[in-house]
Amino acid sequence: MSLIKKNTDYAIRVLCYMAERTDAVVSAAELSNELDISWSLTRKILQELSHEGYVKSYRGKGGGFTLEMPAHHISVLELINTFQGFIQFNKCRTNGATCSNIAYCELRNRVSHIEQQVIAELKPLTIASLLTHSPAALNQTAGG
Amino acid sequence: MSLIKKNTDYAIRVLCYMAERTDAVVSAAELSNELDISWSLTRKILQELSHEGYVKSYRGKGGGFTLEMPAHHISVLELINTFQGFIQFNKCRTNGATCSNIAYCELRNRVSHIEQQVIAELKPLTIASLLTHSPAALNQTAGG
DNA sequence: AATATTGATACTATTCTAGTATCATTAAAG
DNA sequence: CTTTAATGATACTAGAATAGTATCAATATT
Repeated sequence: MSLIKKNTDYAIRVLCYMAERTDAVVSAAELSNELDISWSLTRKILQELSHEGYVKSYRGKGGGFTLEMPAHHISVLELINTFQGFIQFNKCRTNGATCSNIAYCELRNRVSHIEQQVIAELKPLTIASLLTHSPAALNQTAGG
Repeated sequence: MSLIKKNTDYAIRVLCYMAERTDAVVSAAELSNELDISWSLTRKILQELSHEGYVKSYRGKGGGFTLEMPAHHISVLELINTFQGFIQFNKCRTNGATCSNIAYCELRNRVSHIEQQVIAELKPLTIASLLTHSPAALNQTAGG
């Protein structure tokens, strides 16, 4: 079980790459080559990023993508929500009815607590914070 | 994505039930009825619990299962490891080679940290600690 | 007109998770 | 010694989630 699934992972890598070339229009082909992700998949990821407003697209020859917002506004947690759904560690097995098994509900309490912790850890992460050369990244490392 | 998958969940419920009837030999049929888990599945879970040494089995008429160890020795984390594999939030996408993308490795550091936190939270949990009537459970609730 | 790009969409493949079924073996009860 | 209620071992099926591919249309540059 991976906390960050492949599609999210690809999206993050794509955005990191673009964040280091903010002035350039970057094509799917370039990203595919540089990041070793198949062209089809790169395109799929980019389309989703475009739909969700993370990147702006330019069609036609010489076209490609640019970031729609500064890298420190792109939240990793939101990317996770977009590409793999909300983090939901707890799935109630008793259809929301009062749990017949009190012990089991106790487990659910624990798991919910863990889930909140994980979300709290992910919350401060942005694309910018992942670029280790940036000041933001240094701050985050010290704090995390 | 659920932190605790169905099989693990069933195993925990089975063990909790048995923990409240430590003196009795409990059959798969009884567990299936009481916990609303199909008989086939209940049997499958019990066989795995038996293989892994959590329960002791008695064959033949009147047979069934008893706990092989006291409930406070049965670790929820170990059950997770048994039934769904180790918690491994990080799956390196670069085949273990030095990461070409430093930013991405930064992400892996963060995820690893989160993973450690989750494991630390799960570590103290035992079957006994889930039985809310027990003193152990009360302690855990206060501390968690 | 040719070419390199994205847009939209549908499809396939793979892996993980969940659940079922069958036959053999054992032990108790009558 | 037969019946019955149980587990042991094993193989199989089903469903859901994840991952990846392919195709045709539209667009902008050269």
